[in-house]
Order: sequence, then C-alpha cells, then structure tokens
Amino acid sequence: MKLPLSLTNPNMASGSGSLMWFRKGLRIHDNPALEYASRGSTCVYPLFVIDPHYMEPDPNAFSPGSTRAGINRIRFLLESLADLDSSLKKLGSRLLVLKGEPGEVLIRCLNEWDVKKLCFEYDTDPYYQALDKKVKNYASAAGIEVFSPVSHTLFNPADIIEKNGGRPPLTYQSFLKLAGEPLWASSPLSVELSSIPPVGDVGSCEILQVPTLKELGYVEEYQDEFTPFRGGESEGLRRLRETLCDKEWVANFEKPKGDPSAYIKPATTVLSPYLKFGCLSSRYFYQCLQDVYKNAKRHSSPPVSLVGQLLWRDFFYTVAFGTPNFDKMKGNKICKQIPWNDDDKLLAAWREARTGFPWIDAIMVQLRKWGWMHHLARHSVACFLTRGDLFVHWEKGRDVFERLLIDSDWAINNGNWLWLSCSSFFYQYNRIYSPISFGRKYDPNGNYIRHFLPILKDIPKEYIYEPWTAPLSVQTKAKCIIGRDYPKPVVSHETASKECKKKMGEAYAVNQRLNGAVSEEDLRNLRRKFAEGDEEQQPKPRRLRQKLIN
DNA sequence: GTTGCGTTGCGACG
DNA sequence: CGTCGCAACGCAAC
Repeated sequence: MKLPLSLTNPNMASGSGSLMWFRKGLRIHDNPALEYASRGSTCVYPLFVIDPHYMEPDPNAFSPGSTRAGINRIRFLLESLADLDSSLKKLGSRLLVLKGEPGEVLIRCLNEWDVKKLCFEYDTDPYYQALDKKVKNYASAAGIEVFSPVSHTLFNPADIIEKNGGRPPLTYQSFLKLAGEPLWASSPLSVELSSIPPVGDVGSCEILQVPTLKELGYVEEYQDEFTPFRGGESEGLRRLRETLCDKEWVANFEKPKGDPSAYIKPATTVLSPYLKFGCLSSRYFYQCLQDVYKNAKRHSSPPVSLVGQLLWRDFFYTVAFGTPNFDKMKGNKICKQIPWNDDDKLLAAWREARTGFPWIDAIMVQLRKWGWMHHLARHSVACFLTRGDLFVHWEKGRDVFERLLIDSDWAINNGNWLWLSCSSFFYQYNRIYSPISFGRKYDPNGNYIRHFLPILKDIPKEYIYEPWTAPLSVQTKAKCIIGRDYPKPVVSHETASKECKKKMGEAYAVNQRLNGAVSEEDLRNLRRKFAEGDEEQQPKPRRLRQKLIN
C-alpha cells in the first residue's frame, strides 16, 4: 500500500532520513532513539517488523498462540502497537508495519529507503545481540550512522560488569553497591515530544496496518477468560498514574508482604508487562517513585520497596548479560548442576493444572487465562515443580512461563527460575513452599481457588486446600468427587519434599566436591543413586528391578 | 578459617 | 501479629 502523499517527504532526494526501529521500547516518552531519529531529520520511518515465528499461529503449540508466545502476550503486543501507531499519528507520523524475518526486512528497508541514521534501543537479550550485530554491520558498511542507546534499564549492564572487574555481581547487595545512583536520577527525561518529521517515501515496500488477532490467523478462541490487562503506552501510563495516587501505599510498599491470592485487586502494581515491552520507561517510573519518597514521612527501601523492584530488574539484566548460557544449566558457570528428572507426565500435570493441589492448579489456571499472577504465586508453583516436590528441570518450567506470561522477560524469567530452583542466587533448599499451607495463610476460605477452579467451588473451606482428605459424603454434596471430577494429588507433599531435600543435599555435595565441574556421568551416577533410594522406600517387583539393572 | 547475612519457609508458641 | 527453633545453604567481608 502506498502512503498518502501528505505523509511523504517531497524533499527526499536532498533530505536526511532516519529509520526508527521499534522492538521493545514501544513508547513515545523517554525514548532517546526516537528523539535522536527525529532531531534534524527531514523524514523518519518508524518501523515495526512482525516476525511470523513470534506472531503467527502454531497449531502444534501446547496453548493457543504462536511458536514462541501465548495468545495473551501476542494480544498485548498488538494492543501496544496500535497504541503506538495512534500516538505517532498525533505527532504527524505513523507506524510502518512490515512482515518477515526482522534482519532481512531491516536490510531491505535500509537499501530502499532514504536512511542516513538507523536508531533503535540497545538490547542485551541474546536474540537481539545476534540480530543487531548483523544489522549494525550492514548499516555501517553502507555508511549509515547507527544510534543504539541504552534506555530499557536504569543502568547499562556493561558498565556495572566493567566496574566489577569484568564479572557480573552475583548478589543483590553487591549489585546495589556497584550501581549507586543512576546518572540521570535528577535530570529531566524527555517525556514529551511535540512532533516527529513526516514519513519518507517507502518505495515498493508493502506497508501493513497493525494487524488484529483475526488477521494474523487466530480464530475466535473458546477461552472464557482473557487477560484483564490491556497493552500499550497509554494504558501503562494510566496504570502508573493510578498507582501513584496512593502515595502512602507506594511509599510503604514491601514486596514480600503482598497477598498472592488477591486477584480482584492485585497486591502489586502489575506494571511488569508494560516495563517488559517498554510501554513504560523504567527510568520514568524510577523518577516518579523518587518524587513520592521525597514527599513522604518515611518509605521502604530496596530490596523490598518499589524502587527495589526496578533494581531487581536491572540486577537480573546485568547477570544475564554477563553470564554465558544464562538460560541453561549446562555450560552455565553460576548454575548448580543438579540431576533433575525428566518426567513429562509430572510436567504435563503441572502445566495443565491437574497436580491435584488446588493452590498450585489455581495458579496455573490464572497463568493460562491471565498471563499474569502474583510474584509469590509464581514462587509457589516454581518451587513445587522443581526442588520442592516434582524435581522436574527448571528449564521446563521456564519454557512454560516464557510462553504464557504477558510480562515474560528473558533475563528476569531465567533469573527467577535459577533462584527458585536453588540453582543460583539462592541456596536454602530446606525452605520449601507448602502447596497446602502457604496459600491458606493468605486466603483461608479459598476464594482464589474457587474462582480459578470452579469445580471446587462448593468444597468446604476445611478441605479446599487438600480436597482428597474430604469424606466422600462431603465430596458428593459438593458435586466434586476427587479422582473423578478433580485429580488426586500427583505426589504426597510430605514424602516428595523430604526426597527433594535429600536429593538437593547430595547434588550440592557433588557440586562442592568437584568445584562446579560436574560431568554428565556424575549426574548419571546421582540419578542412579536416587533411583536406588526410591526402591528402598517402595520396593519394586523383582521383574521390574531386574529391568532397571539391565 | 570464621562470621554475618541473605526480598518473600514452616510450624509452634505467645 | 511477632518471635523462635528447625536445619543449614553460599557468598562476601574480615
């Protein structure tokens, strides 16, 4: 589609055009790349490339969505793009949407369009590191200036790593010390942009509108509940302003004190998806929080305060950037080598919300339907899957979160799975969240469970966290027979958690003895040892035992 | 080598 | 609601 003449630049031949490449950073406010692209340019091409792998339906995925993302996050992204387009239009521009492999599309655009400057936000994720290198090399060789500022995080991860002698800090406290105050802490950020130069001639490129889910090929889903969180900068800023209204709450926020079972009004800001896509600038958020603190009698501090949460985000970005194979166990220097089991049945039960533990299953339903759940709820299910009960590999759980969360962020998601599985950062594997009592402590009546698992809605509160203990008469009356209408628990928490602790202890001992250089064979030996331990507890029939030995 | 500390465990007790 | 014992990890500072 050709653009209307009014949006093309008549002085193209003699002009200096800029290409503003949006990826994350889907915002107008505090966007240094966009600002630089606009300054002194006769035309600006604001571009977003739709990568079919990320956006188009994959019928083989375990949930509705593409190969890489669940439908809730795709929807959030489309809403963010539509909002960005509408904001750009108010400034005399528009969003140019193209489809294809992003690197190839970019290079075609650089070739065809009048571009002297290529501007995009710097990104530390491995995917973008590889992609950007390719694009940067091409642009430089073509004599195009590349401007790629750090504006997604408070600090430049590379600076922190350099300050620490080339290694990323591995504790939050050491990160805080290195980081200090950000340089821009008390200087004004560019929050308003009054206009953007018009879009230049797009030649033969086929420019699309921001597509709808339907246009991407998604049929109307049977899902009865979608994420209640709408994407976009406007919505992110609205949510921020709404949060900031309650100054008392903002000033005294303490993360661990939040209620994971609160879903009508979540106990946290739910700004994470906006930060993830850069609909909200973390730096602007930081400055708003400092403003509130300045005028408050007292306020909380990192790590538990709201500013502390932004610093956690930077902490994980920094460690992730400075750690090769951060998203894997093998080849990851900071990750304990643990012989996780490979039980796809247990994984599926967890993923499909049929572990038989209502607290765990309700959280997994909320994840599926909303793409968001409270931080402590994430802890509960992550601990349960890995070191707490099922002893399934954290990478498997990470994959499920990465797909389904609307706020899933490569560095933070991997960092938290390393944390919760006691593979890195946190090592007190005795501290296990109980799938029964942890939720009950916040929500004794089980309202959260009743909402997300309506099959259990008439189970009396005495049994709602462990319905398999309810007498059959109670189950009948509640129209929910355990084992028929709702599953029996996949494990006994008491014995499973005890086993997990023992396994973690033995795995830790091997890691210590070999100073982290644990081989494939060492892991196999541990697995064999664990299997023998299992047999002692529950002797298998001789036939089966023979089979195991062979 | 020792000590103190670490965003968010559980259960008992007051 | 807070404190304690439980059992006990690795990292960082000394």
